[in-house]
Amino acid sequence: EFARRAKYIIIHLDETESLLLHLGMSGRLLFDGPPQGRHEHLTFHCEGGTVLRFVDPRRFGLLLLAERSGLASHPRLAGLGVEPLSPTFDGALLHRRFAGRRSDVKAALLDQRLVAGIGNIYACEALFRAGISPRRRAGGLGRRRCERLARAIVAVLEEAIAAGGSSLRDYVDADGRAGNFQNEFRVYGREGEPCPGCGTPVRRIVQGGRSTFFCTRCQR
DNA sequence: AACGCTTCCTGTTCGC
DNA sequence: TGCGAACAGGAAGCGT
Repeated sequence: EFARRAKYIIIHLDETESLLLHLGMSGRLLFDGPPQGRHEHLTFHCEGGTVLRFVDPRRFGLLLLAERSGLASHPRLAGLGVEPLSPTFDGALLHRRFAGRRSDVKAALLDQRLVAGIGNIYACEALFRAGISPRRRAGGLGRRRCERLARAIVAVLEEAIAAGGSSLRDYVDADGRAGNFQNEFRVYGREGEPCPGCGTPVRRIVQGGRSTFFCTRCQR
């Protein structure tokens, strides 16, 4: 029995215990298939013969055994922000969560305590679609911009999920299949290429140690 | 509080 | 070809 919160995969083992799993940057969870070599850190042999392999070359991932009853208050899960695909997420909520934040809106989108589950790719893509500069202060965004951003976040996530996710290198689903959304990136990873909106070369900057890709003309 | 920088680790790509 | 540098889907932990 599987669940998810933010970027954590939750596997309910029985009535009392659950696994908390995070793939980090390079993690994979693979059902069956051949052994994966030295980066296969944990292998589950399930009832019925199914094998589940946790593979993570960079070891930024996480796998914890947790009490099911205490999951909501687990240190890793408590404090996570709203799920962007939940019905309660909208521009007004984003506006409230951003209020008073002095950091760049790009950094705020990556802050899992504000909105949960947005990573570097989808932060860049959502800001592009919303026409908002990643360098804008989060707390300075007005309601209208927050509404546009909220809609862009939902659209990007839904499209990415429908496309099976984004595979830069490592990511594959549990059946070993790569995603396709990387073919739909409008700015991420496209430094120097023409913006799909206006042709201006896409710029890359670094914010909080992470690459940000954006169009200086379309995103204000 | 909230912020920004550093760190964890391995693999791949890029420029000389 | 070899070799170091830069870079990569994340987020905790640390100072300030």
